[in-house]
Amino acid sequence: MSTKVSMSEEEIAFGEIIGDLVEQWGFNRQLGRVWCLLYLKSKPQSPSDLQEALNLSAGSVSSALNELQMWGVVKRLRVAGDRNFYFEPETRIWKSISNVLRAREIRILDEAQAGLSALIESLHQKKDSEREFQIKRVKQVRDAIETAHQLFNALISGGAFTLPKLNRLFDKFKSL
Amino acid sequence: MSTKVSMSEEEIAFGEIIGDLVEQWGFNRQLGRVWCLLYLKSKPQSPSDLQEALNLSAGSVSSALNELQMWGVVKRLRVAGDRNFYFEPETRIWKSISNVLRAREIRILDEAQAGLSALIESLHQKKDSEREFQIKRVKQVRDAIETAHQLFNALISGGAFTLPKLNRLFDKFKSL
DNA sequence: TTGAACTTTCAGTATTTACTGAAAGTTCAA
DNA sequence: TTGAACTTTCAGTAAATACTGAAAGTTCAA
Repeated sequence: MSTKVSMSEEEIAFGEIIGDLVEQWGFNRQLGRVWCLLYLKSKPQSPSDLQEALNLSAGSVSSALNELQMWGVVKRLRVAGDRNFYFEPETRIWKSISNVLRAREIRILDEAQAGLSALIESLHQKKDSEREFQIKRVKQVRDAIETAHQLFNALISGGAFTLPKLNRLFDKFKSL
Repeated sequence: MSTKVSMSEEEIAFGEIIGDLVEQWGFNRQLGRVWCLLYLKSKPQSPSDLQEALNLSAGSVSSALNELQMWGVVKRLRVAGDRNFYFEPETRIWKSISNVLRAREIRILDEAQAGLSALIESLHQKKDSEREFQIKRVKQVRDAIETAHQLFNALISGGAFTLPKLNRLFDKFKSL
């Protein structure tokens, strides 16, 4: 924590805007603020720099940095002959977003799909007229999730998919 | 609350799966469970039916139903000569999802975009070399959000967009 | 109108999530 | 190897969120 660091008006504003955004998406707000400051600085920052600038406890900074690393949106690096750790952002925005989609959305959708398939299986065992109806309904949901899954995959693989494929995907969406 | 209603194994499982899913997305878990039961029943259900089946308080059911109506994924209806209210789901899954995207994602992205544009404006006023750098970075984020915004709009409008448009969108994503 | 049967509201409580700061752990120069 | 300067961990606390249930509000048949 070298010297007194204070954030500019714009650095604060950026953190608030992105903090709001990520909070709505179910992430902790401080994750957004920490990422923002790293992203606006041309030099890597140490945890104590961040702690001071953002007015957070050491613990909060540490856990925010941990989680950001987990999502693959910041990297830790060392400078020879310097006791501190430093952090820098992944500056390719699309790379950052696809890292998060890959780590988070795909897992969420995978789990739901697996659960729904097992459920459909179970309904098939004990077929009666009410369950016949329920099978149709659950299948609709599974189809929607599968389609979303494919869209995410298309986004993530970023390029390795064709227009007809995409078109079919959107048609499917519309039909659900 | 007519008679004793209890949920089948599968009805419970469906609620848990979708409850998990929506929770990850920042919604209340009970929202998912309530929607699930409505969706699996061939007849509309009253709040007291739901309260009993899902083992929730009257208050929780009422507020879940309020929120589900707000997102446009369930509808309240009345039956002539019946004191109860009844709720039925929007069964077109894609309609439900696009309702939520429209109500939620678009608003979130709009707000962020407006904030970032104002911020860029403000950085332009006080141009110096550090701010020059920051303008570039903030613009990258604004572009990413704008692209996401267009993708959501394309999804929501469901059909009123062309392949070349989509293609450009994906190219943009990849370039960020 | 009235009252029985439901639904909604909301103040209080419980649960979950986020945050702090001191102690333990690292790291580098000397 | 030691100690100064940092980072991480984690137990305790604060804050936010979800839930309950009783009171107030609706609704319909009689």
